[in-house]
Amino acid sequence: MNKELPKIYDPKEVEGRIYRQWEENGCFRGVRDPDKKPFTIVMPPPNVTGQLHIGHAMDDALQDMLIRYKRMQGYAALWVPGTDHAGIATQAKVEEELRTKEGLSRYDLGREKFLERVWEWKHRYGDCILEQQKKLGCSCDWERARFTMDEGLSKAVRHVFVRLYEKGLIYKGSRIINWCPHCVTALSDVEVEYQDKPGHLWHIRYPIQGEEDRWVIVATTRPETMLGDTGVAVNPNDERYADLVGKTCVLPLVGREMPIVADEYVDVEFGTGCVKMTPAHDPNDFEVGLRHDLETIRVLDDHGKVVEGYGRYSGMDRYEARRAIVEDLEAQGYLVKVEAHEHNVGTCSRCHHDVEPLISAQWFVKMEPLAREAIRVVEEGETRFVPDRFSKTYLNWMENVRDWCISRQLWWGHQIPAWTCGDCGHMTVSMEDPCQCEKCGSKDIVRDPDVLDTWFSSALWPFSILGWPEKTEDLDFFYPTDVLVTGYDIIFFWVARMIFSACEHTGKPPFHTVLIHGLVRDDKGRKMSKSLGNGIDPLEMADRFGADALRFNLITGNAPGNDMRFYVEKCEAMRNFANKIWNASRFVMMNLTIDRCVLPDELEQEDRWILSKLDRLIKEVTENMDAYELGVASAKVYDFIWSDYCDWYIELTKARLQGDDEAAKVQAQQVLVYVLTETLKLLHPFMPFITEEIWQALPHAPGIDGGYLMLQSWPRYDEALDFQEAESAMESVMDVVRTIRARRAEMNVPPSKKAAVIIVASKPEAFEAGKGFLARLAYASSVEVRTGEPSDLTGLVADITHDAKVYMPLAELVDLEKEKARLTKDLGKKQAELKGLAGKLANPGFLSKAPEAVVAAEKERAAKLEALIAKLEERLKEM
RNA sequence: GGGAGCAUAGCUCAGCUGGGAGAGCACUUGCCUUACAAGCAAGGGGUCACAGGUUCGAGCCCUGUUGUUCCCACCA
Repeated sequence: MNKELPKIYDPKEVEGRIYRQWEENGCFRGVRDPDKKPFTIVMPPPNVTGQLHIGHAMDDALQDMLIRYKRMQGYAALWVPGTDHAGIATQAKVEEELRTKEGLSRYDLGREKFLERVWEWKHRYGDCILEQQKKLGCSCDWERARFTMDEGLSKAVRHVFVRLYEKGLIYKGSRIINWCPHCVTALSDVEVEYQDKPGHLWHIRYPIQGEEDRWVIVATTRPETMLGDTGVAVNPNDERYADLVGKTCVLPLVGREMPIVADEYVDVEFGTGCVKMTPAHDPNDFEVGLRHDLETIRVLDDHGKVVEGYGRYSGMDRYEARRAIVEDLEAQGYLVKVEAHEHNVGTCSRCHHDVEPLISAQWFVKMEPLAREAIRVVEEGETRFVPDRFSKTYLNWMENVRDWCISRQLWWGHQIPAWTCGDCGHMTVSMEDPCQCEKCGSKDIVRDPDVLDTWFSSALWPFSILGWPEKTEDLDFFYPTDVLVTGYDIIFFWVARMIFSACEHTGKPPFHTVLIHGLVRDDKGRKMSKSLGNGIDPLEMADRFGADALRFNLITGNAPGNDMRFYVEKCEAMRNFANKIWNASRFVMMNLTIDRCVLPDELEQEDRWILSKLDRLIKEVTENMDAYELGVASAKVYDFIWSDYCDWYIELTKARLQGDDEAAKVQAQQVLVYVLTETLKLLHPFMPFITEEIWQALPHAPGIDGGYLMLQSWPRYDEALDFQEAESAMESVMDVVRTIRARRAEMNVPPSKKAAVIIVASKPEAFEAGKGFLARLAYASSVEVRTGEPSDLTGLVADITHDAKVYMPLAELVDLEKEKARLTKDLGKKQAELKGLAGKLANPGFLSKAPEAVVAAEKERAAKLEALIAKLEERLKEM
């Protein structure tokens, strides 16, 4: 039975092999087992063309930990993976490749050919990220993997579109939208990132029609938009301009006559109090324009260039036009002054070029009716954010949500199922591709070329991947899902939209919990980005330190929802932890003669101690896992393994294992294996590979032959293994051991120099029980436990613990002065501590109001301190 | 302008419902003690940002201040 394992754990050798075992044996499969409760997670679908980055790795690690935990707890666990077609991102990548390799644009190929290229790309790279996730140990049901443009999901998208259109919740209209001239498409509000940028405020003179030497001065940050000005607005209460309202001014350079209107929108304090109105290129101006019936004149085309009809400006891009217009204004005396002015500029979240607000015919989802239910389910706790503060973020957004612009002028994506009739102009929207206008029957119908926002399909993800709108068994069993794990950066993009979509289409919120995590940053706290080149490749980390170490690193030691910094050194530390477990297991196996994992009938004090510790660990870790405190849970398992099990318990068993008593050997082995086995289960969700590898090599409980750790039952708290008395007894003994070690270290006594130890204690039982291992742990040549002081103290040095006094014959090594100083310092500390405590215990308020258990504990502490102080004083006096 | 987070050991961060300040890394000292030097043992290091308040008791709850980060918002 003895097995020899290599001294150093080699994750590379283990991980691939273990993963294959799991996969080949169907361990990941989500099975609709009617005897089990379902537990479902849907994976946030990464971009098909994407590479797994460290943020994904954290997201995936969290999900895998939850799903593994629930699977072990006996749930019918299902984790559905998949990928997102990521409209703009993917299209841009393929266009880029086309341009650099063949010098072609998508227009050169045409829509159909271009889409073929994108599909080719998808097939080439689409599974890459899934393979990378496997390297991390993700226990997804790969057979259920979906893609947002799969047939079934496309059907769901179309179904939703048609349904919302029929309910009047999707409409097409001309509105001011955010337009990216670089991507040449409309964007939704959330795809615009605002940045403060230094700019200028140009003050421009607009002459008043029919009055010599009279003008208004408007201030603008974007002079090029003046070409589209159709009015000037002032505040109705602004006396400076009261007489101008209703008059007309003339637009310089263009000569357009425009009304001067009064509108509350204008801030009297800002600038000159006069605002030029460009309804076609500014959302506020658009609103004002609607109120005063101003013309909307678009002056920038889809590429951000000035349209025809504006002389030398036509064809210039917006920045060029700005320069030219400012030049001309100045030359013609219209420019009054220029001030430096920092302002907030919207940029495209994809390409970071400045977004151009412009009026355009687009498709929108009417949000207000949908938001109502989405607000209710969160307010009433049907869907809960963890940490809770994110529900505020969500609600705040949802309560102020504006209609969602869903059309994109791209080719890659779900094309909008709307056909316009060339004869009667009617719009036909339907599930099946129509061959004629549903109103007039004309065959002259043209499909809307636009596609839907990528997030339109991701919004349906939790139910579309389970087969919706078909009534599938999966949907029936696994939906609604349970937990959604994602970063706070896509609460608006995705989480919010999933919630209202699910409420609307399935009548239920898509999940009861949203577990939000933060961003992984670099070691200087910066966001990782391609341009900075500070990205950490999770696969390289997994390769160097093992996937287990990487996973552990990503979730330990940071609070939910907080950003974390990634330190390679921490990965190393976690790798060391894996190695520690490996070696502890190696030790256990080297000493193994048993072939079953069962607890012995008789337990020693140290056995009861470790079992009791384990018992509490099980209880606490389970509670932490249920509260989604994975970082706390993992840290507790780490501490238990390293400190309790390795540093103490293994050392404690050596006396038995290396002694001559066969029964004692077996007894120690049994407890070692039992505790290790249970601990491996607790650790498994965090470090699946190494725990599986070790577990398979260990003897198992009766009735378990073969199988996989990942399918074993999660440990349960067992009252029968809760040994409080053993814990405090061992604490006394450990206290003595620590004291002896400290004393020896201080006097530079090498471990090879053993000393006869005498322990004086009023309650000697714990020490008697520990005699077997005390010698080894405290470098003692012999251990004598007694209740009274030894008669001859010559040559002995004494040390004091709470429950004992320890003598060792090392007096010749003692520096009496140093010793006195140390004891005095120690005494001072203890006295101060006792003083504080005594004050507390003398406080009637404390005694009457604090819980009994707390008072009792404090009293006991005080008693112990008193005893310790007495012993210290006595010892000082002796010297 | 609104909202949120953070401020704890040299560094990075934990600290669950208020009850004796923790981890990792770094540092000092001694150990190759037959599981592990990717290790063991011992040790140094903190007025828990500041000021009030609630409480028998505050790192934790409340108010304010300072610093810092982020999100949202149509001031030209």
